Amino acid sequence: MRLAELSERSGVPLATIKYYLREGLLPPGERISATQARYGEEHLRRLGLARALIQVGRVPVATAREVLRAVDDESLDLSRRLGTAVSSLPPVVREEKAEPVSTSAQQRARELLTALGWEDPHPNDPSHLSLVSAITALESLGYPCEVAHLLPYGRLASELATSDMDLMAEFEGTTRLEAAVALTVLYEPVLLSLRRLAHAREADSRYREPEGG
Amino acid sequence: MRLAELSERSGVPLATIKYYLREGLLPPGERISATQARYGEEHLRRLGLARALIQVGRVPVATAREVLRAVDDESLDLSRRLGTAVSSLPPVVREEKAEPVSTSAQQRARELLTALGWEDPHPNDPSHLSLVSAITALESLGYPCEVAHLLPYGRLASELATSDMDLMAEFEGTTRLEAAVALTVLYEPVLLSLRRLAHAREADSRYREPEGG
DNA sequence: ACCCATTGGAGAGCGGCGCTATCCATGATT
DNA sequence: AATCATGGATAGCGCCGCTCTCCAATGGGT
Repeated sequence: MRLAELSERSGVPLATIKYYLREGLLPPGERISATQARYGEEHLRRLGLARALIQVGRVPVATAREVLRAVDDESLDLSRRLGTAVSSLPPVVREEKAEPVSTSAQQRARELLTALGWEDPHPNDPSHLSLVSAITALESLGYPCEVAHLLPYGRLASELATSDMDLMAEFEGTTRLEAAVALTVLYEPVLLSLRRLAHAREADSRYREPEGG
Repeated sequence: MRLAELSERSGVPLATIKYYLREGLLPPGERISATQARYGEEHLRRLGLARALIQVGRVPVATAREVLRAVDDESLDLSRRLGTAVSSLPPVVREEKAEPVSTSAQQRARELLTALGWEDPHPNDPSHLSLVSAITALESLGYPCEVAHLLPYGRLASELATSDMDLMAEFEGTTRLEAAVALTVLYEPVLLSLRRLAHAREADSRYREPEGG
């Protein structure tokens, strides 16, 4: 299929697809002649994934390129590509924007991971740093973030990870990598939305005023 | 305290504080003379909260204004202010950027909420719409999002909400509203970071290569 | 074979956002 | 009185995600 058809079938504006091609989010089409190129079904799949990462997952375009590049990196075995791809995802909290982390937050994070039985924390893992940054922010505002309150979050995260990995295991080869990226990123809004809905429910049941609400 | 001191104690650049004042994120200082104003401790608290929302929680400045305005809205009782404040938070998925929601995703979301026992879903609730948008994206990519897999997410969200509300209940008056906003927003990165760490752990234990890793 | 609309490609431009730098009149400080 | 900092307003910057414009090559209809 040609660019115009790829655009129609995906719903992504043609100029945007050109931009994604330029940025390396999509592999170039198969050159048919000096001025034409053909695109296949897997371009369509890739485009959908890229679009979802960017628009739903809020992944920056440059980051999406790195993630997708890792998925395709034939020089690595599957498990390494998986690690590279997900660690290329943008950090939950961008380091350069948050305040420098506090040592007490670092220690608290370490205690939490220990209590969860998650030994061997890589202290430079972007997710670990994001965790510490978030705890730093909570502490600096004077809000509680004792290990006791964080523990449920960790245990639940652990359950979800197991469930997610079971889901991923149903895919094979490169599609498993794509699934890992997609499920990691796209279940985040699911989780946050559900948490907010649950908050609203809980607040409503606790503090609802008697008058018609 | 004057602007310069507020800047020093908060670590926020002076020009940025001016900008926040202009945008209405902070109430104006108490005017001492035609060219001077004083700021109190609660300005410092507010500034910290605003900064954390913006930098850690990625809340847009204009949205943070609405949220903080709701916290201060003396014309409403506390429970109403709470509802207004959290519903002013930016949606997890921005409507205008994602594809229009699919009806099957809508139905799936409804089934999920029913299965969770969360009756009376407000179908125009921003969090509900975000949930449906995320499910739409997963479906359109061909990834599974059966109620069976979503259910654990919902149940865990419910547990977290209870735990969060217990924490909030320790605060009184306006500080409870601030706590609600702060805990809603700032525990999101905590949760996402822990999930990603758990993913990495789980993937590692399942797919680790024997050679030194 | 001829002609013209279409294609893929490249660069510049745009609009939104979160600041940041500049300027200015006033009044505090010494 | 002289100087300098302050608060306030305006304009500009840098990044990002597109979007617009242009262009040579070409394939398709006749």
